[in-house]
Amino acid sequence: MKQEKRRRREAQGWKFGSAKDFLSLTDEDVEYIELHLSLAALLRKRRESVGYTQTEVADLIGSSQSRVAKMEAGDPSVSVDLLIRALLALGVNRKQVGRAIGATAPA
Amino acid sequence: MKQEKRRRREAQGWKFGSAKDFLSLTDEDVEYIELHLSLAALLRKRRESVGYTQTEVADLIGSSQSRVAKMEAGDPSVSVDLLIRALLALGVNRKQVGRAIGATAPA
DNA sequence: CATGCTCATGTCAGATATGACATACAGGAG
DNA sequence: CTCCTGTATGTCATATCTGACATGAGCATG
Repeated sequence: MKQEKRRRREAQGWKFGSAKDFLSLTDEDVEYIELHLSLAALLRKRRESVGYTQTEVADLIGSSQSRVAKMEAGDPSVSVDLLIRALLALGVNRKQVGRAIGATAPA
Repeated sequence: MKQEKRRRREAQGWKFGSAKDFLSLTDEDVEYIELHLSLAALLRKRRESVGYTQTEVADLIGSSQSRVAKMEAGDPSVSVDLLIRALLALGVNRKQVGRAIGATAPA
């Protein structure tokens, strides 16, 4: 059962636009990536709609501007945990987060 | 801006039943914890509904029985990332995950 | 009772994510 | 062109998470 782990590690460097099946990604991997990207998109949208800068959001959640930039960029080094915490800090509630997760990833 | 960080660390050891406001938790913290617990509950429900043991689920996702137990217990040492990956591996789709997140945490 | 199976809990070395920092790029204003 | 503000990208030490392991509890079956 070490196969699974290896596969997961290989999927690490995702960085193609709309995250469709392209490489040897399983359906779950694709689902996860799209979910991640949905949250990233929501974060940017929310931040812009309330007129904050990345630096302000960073201060708000005790992080740094560079990490907020990575969050919004859908960088794989950012966890879903962090994305969710950031969204909650921006006043988005569970219900809205849930909706974003359920929705199809943006182009 | 170190305050935020400290507060987050202090909240680490959550372990009370329904995670209502009890300690000095901010609304976001509570939202996050309930979200976490919702996913944990869904995982157990799903696993049981398909008749798997924790060990089987562990093998399926390349983890260990003990970690699966912690996942289902809502242990704070488990990330939301891992919970979501486990759910996806059990065939739950984004939409269902989203619904669980949006729903109010179980008792 | 002993054996076996499932789940719970604690621990720890190693893997991964994080904040911080440096730096670069883009666009606007002067 | 030169500031200035906002965002992007890379790196790194350290904080946190993870799988693995040990062990115990509960509960059957023989």
